[in-house]
Amino acid sequence: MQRKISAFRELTHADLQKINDMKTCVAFKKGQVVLHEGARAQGVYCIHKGNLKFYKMNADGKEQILRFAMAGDLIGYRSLLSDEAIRVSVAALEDVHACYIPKASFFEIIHSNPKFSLNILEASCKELGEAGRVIASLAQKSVRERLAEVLLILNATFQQDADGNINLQLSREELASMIGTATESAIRLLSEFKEDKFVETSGRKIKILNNAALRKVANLYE
Amino acid sequence: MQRKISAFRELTHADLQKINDMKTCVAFKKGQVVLHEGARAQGVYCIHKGNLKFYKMNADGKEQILRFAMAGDLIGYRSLLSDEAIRVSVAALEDVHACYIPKASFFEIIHSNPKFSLNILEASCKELGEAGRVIASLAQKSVRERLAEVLLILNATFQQDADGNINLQLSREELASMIGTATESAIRLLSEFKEDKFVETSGRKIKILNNAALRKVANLYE
DNA sequence: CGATTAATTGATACTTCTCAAATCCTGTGG
DNA sequence: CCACAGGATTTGAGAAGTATCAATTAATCG
Repeated sequence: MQRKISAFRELTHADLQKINDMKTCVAFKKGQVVLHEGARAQGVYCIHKGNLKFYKMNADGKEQILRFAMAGDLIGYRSLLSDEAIRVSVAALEDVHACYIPKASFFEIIHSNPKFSLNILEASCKELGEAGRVIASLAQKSVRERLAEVLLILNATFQQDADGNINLQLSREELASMIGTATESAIRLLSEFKEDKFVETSGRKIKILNNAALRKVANLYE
Repeated sequence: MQRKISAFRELTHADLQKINDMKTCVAFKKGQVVLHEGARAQGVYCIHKGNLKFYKMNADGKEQILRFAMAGDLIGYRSLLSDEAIRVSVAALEDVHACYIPKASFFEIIHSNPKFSLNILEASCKELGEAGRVIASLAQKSVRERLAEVLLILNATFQQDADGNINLQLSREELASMIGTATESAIRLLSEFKEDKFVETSGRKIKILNNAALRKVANLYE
């Protein structure tokens, strides 16, 4: 589940050098919005350090988290390549280091380097597969099942810190938003999981204690 | 909303000829499954005629429709390009004519023809954007809002027949599955829309009578 | 340390699901 | 062509799952 693919892998040294010349280093503070829904992407960011969230805002100002980006991921390419406005905002969950490649340079690389576009194609196909899972989960599973599933996925995606906690800290509100439920409901179910000794929490740190039990709750047998 | 992009557009005559030599014509009967979740794709299908549904089956055998494919669409490429098993089954909603391009030939085209892979990349980015909309809708909207939204989207995507009905006929169960609700709930809400004169139905034919009202119900102001 | 925000718990209301029953529709065989 | 079986659709009633609102407690930040 951990992402290890960079769109830049397997490129020649010369190509990498060319890309290097086009890019600019940028940093984002925790909470800063990198891409705004509705705007036009002007380029892409390649993440070096720090996690980000993709989210949509609904009419009531409620946020819906769709997925995350982490080191090695490329963001903003969807809007450029589909030639549509940005449909999903992206914000830094922690301080982020990234490099910026402007639109023109990005298309130059894309056109001159088939391998690069194939790498992006592969990444977007994986994201598409993952989106399918999320859709089926939201449509068919109960909030309880979804919470268990999301905890397992976060645990697998972001790995664990030294103490075994999921290596990504979200507010209860953000956690609820991933699952598509009210904050209070997410909290209540998380409390149940704690009572059942499936998980353990300390502030925003969450530690999975019983993976198998959660898989069962989530109806995941893959 | 109507799809007009073929992955094969803008290819040279020579390229098209080459692809032509690699492909085989195939037909699927209504209801036939074209791609099976869990299997490995052996090639891609380019749809000439007929609509298909992408769906997932949950543990209880309940089907979740994710999206549709229609004439001009390419299916099966996600599994090949991400090198993963098929994650979403595809079945014909009506008799389908398609051409089949085996895996090896597909990769040959992809590698020798950057334009082709860019076209696919563009298509997959659009699908990804659409998947985001579906996720936010399922997570944040009520069943009533989702039904209105789905009716509008089907109407825009599949256009109307001579009588103004949505040019795609689904069972109530399939409609409910798109929305992620129980069949009875979908029927009840559809009946409400009929009472309110927002829609009119005749068997599986559905006709939108008041687009604006449905947009309002769906909270769509884009 | 206050002040503000986040997290938690309780009570209640609302939405949606499930089960049951009735009606409608469709294709098939007589 | 008609009757009929089996499935799809529709409606009702009650149960279950979630959301909302309110009140407390905990955590965080200047």
